[in-house]
Amino acid sequence: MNVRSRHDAIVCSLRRSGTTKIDALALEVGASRRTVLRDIGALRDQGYVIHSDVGRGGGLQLDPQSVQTNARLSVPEVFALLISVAAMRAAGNLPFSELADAGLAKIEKALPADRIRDLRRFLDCLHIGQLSPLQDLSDMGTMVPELLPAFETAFLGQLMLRFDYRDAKGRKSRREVEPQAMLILPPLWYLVGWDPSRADFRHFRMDRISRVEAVEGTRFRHRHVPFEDDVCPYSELQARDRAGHV
Amino acid sequence: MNVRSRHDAIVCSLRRSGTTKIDALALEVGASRRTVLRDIGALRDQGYVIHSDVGRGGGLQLDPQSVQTNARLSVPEVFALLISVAAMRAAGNLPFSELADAGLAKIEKALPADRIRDLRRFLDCLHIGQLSPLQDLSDMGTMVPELLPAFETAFLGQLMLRFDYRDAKGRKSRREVEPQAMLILPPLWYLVGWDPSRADFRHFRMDRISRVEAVEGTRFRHRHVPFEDDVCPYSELQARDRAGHV
DNA sequence: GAAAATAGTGCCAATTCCTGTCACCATTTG
DNA sequence: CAAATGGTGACAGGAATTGGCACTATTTTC
Repeated sequence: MNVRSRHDAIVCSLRRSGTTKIDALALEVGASRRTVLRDIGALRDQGYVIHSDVGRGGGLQLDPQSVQTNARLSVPEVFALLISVAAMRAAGNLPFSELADAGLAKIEKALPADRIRDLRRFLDCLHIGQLSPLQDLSDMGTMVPELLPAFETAFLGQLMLRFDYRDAKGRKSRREVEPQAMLILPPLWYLVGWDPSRADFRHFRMDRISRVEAVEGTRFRHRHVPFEDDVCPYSELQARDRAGHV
Repeated sequence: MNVRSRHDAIVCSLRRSGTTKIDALALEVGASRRTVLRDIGALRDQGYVIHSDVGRGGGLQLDPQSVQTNARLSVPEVFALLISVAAMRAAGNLPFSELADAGLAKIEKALPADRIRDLRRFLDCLHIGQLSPLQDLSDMGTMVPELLPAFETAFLGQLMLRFDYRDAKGRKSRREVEPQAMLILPPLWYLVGWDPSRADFRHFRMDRISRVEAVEGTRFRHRHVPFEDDVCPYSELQARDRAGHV
């Protein structure tokens, strides 16, 4: 019996039976009384709340609120969760968002330090707007998760993004732009890019982007993002989108 | 140097430099070549994708996509994340929500089985509506995370909920109701409860609830929740809320 | 008040597991 | 072929975990 699996077995047993005695636990997991006591201490250090009553009829009791999960997430998954919670908070202060934040903070802390810096830089390129009134979404496509790695690479390495774009009128074209920012106007997302061939900024709706890739060896400088929360109102972009100009 | 911190150091070093040789790694982390090889094996078992090229100019390469985080979350935190992502998806199909779901699925799987069942039952009591047009939120209060444990206990154990309520006109009262459902109409949340003393269903805005507790030993039967997504439109509730009748 | 039951701690020997060394193999590059 | 590199197996020594014991503190029962 491994240390890890023994800890799991102890937590499991404590969860099943309301109150358990140390000797019973020792018998169950096949370890000595002393070892089980050490394990209990380790579990408490890990944050499990285990009450103990001494004397006859005493024993150990696990506070079910303190049961914890140990999930292993990939970086894109963490990032998706971060975006979700951030977007939700922008939609208004939902209940329990503090709790969700606390959870995310823990997840972030578990990442390598340099990865956290990357994430924050990427998040800095993200502008999240207010809830938009419902609009016609009949032609809204789907966004594929495969976008994320390419976007992350391009934003962090300041590389050109190359992708297929289908505009409001259904015309297809292959674009190559310098990614400057991402805008979230639930339920729509936009990429703000500087198009060198047109020498202008362009907005692209994410659901119309496909076959995206970061182009190696095309380092560029970040320009001033033509988008300030309080200067350029989101409503303008939305109006242009509705008019088919995005 | 601990096993754990050595693993971290190796992952970090592999992330920094594109391709690294085992002997260089051994020198860097202050362990022997054999130990580093064992560590690499362990990391691969943990899911890290580490490519290796033998021969001159070879070395190790870490697939950045495979970097993982190992966060330890409490059950309320998991629940808050679940609610966040569910609410966000109801707000429209945001990008990367599939990724967020995948992450949450992993987190859920890491919970004890009976805890998952509880979570699902609790989520079943949750009705998530469409985005509501912006409305006047000047009087919107804040919701405290301390609500969640009491709510969970009450919903799962079918216990009465007792709390202070401040209605639209600012009148305070202490209520005791059978919790039937929760409604999310971003950014507002409502509790649907059966009030025995009034023999009727009542809606309570979450941000007006305080000092909440689940009352022990008051088991009740779930009644038919007077709320069907397609029958009773959310707009009706919103209209009543605006008129100060909630 | 005494006895029994229970959690908890300190100490030390025994055991188990981790680490380093070495020999060796397989593959690629020049 | 030789050099450079990742990878595996065996084994001795060292580090960490475990078990046993004596002991303390508290609560319940008689």
